Amino acid sequence: MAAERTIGRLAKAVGVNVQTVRYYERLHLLGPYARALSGYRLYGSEEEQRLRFIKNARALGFTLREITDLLDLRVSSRARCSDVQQKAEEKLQCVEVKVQALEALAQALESLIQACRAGQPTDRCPILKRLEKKAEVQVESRTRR
Amino acid sequence: MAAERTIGRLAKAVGVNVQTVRYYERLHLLGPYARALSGYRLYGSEEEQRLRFIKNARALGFTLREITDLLDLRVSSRARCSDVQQKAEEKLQCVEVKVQALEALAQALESLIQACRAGQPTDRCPILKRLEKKAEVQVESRTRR
DNA sequence: CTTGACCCTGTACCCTGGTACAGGGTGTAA
DNA sequence: TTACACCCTGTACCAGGGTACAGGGTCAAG
Repeated sequence: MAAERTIGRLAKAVGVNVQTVRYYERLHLLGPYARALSGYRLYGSEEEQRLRFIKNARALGFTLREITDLLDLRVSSRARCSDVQQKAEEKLQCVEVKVQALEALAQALESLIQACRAGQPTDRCPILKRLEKKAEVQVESRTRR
Repeated sequence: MAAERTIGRLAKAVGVNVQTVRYYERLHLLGPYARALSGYRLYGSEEEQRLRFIKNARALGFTLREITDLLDLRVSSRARCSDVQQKAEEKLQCVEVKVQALEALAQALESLIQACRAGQPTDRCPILKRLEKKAEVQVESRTRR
């Protein structure tokens, strides 16, 4: 199992920089499966999955801190189930708000494309017209400092 | 129309920092409606909308550069319709990929919550189990440097 | 007419998320 | 046995997106 590969191969497979993988390791986000005698980091398919997830989640506007939280979500003997459930529900809500916002944006873009096809010039920015909702895209309570 | 207000009120209404609003102005993302004789910036409801959009789009992982592009998308006398259409379609595709990724994440969270309710401990991180897809969340062709 | 809250410009600083060396070891194919 | 691609640690640097003064004007209430 867990086809071993070095950091370079992993990075290439997922499409990130080698340095970035090491950076994630410093942040305890993604460690190697094991080390070779030479000291080379070794990664398996699970690590690849994880790295891919991190990459995608980043593109969705999650911070590395949030990604850590997401990846740590699991019901273990140590974690109280109700805690996990609550966290998961919070995250879920946040994700749903994001989906809605993106869907509104998608609709706006679609209607713009429609207008294009019909050859109707749109004067004011049509993106805004459809996105007037005040609903805020929540990104984790800003608990900095 | 366009209830005038100063930068402080605008910032508070939308929930961003005053400095941030001025920062956006430097980047030509959001200018004041007008200036008072005193030099105070004045904003109307359109600016508020725009600021709100910027804030939400940021939380969705769009860069300020991308947000500028989105806000500039409109069919004007100057912009060739086909160009706008193409850009809009590109953005739309990008948005749809994001939506899909978020929905996969939402599902993962839901099944985690289910497992919680059922009192079944999930050993390995269940988020990953559902997010094995290799599909990449595209964020604008990385044309840096 | 003063005091407190707010605004102005300008410049400096900060955090997050990377990237890039420098200096040195590893591994493998010719 | 060497040459080349790759790996290691450590440290420094960078861009994006803000945030925080400093030094000074504005305005409205008391």
